[in-house]
Amino acid sequence: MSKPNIKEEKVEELIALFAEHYPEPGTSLDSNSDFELLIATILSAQTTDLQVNKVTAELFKEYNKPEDFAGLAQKELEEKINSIGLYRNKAKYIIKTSKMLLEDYQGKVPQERKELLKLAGVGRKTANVVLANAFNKAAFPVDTHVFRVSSRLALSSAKNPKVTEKELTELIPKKYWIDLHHWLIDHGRAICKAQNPDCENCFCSHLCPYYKNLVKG
DNA sequence: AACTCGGGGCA
DNA sequence: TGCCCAGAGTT
Repeated sequence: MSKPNIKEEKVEELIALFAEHYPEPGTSLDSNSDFELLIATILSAQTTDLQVNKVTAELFKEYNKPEDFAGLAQKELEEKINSIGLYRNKAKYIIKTSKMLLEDYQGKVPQERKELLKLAGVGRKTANVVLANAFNKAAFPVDTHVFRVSSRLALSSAKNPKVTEKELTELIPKKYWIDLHHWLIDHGRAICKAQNPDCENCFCSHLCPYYKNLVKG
């Protein structure tokens, strides 16, 4: 098992820097129930939370329980969510997951990772968003941005996102999970980009092993 | 491991 | 106007 190679006292320093540089909380998924959060998170794949919030809010004016979605024709649901990407797949996932909830989980969202992962359209990231945000469980959501940025900052030295997930869950104080998740995403898009990262304008480059290595050449 | 879905963001 | 993607399923 690989261990994070940042000292724990450095974590607080790093988080303080993020909090200072991103005074507004990161864009986050809105929801009024664990079921709504599950649906919003399924919708959020490869899509910004801002777009998803708009569609989800509109959707849940009309429907709000698994029963409401399980009976929908796929085409009908597609028309309501077609302003976001991958909407045909997502409509299919939402209807299937709603049916599964009714048939196998008494209409409730399961609180175990193993069960969540059985649902249609629910992978590692989506399961962790629901576990952490709706059920207060130990699960740090790791998407591509979180994985890249936390790797560069040496919050995790793992080569596999599954391991990064475990390491961040242990390393990051829980009260920062939600904010840090979105800070890392925002940072990954604006500054710490996959290609041509803008290290010159990065507020935490002085703490960044990736940058140090870059300067050394 | 590579491919597919897709509208929006951004150069 | 073209390139890339705030994932997950399928082959």
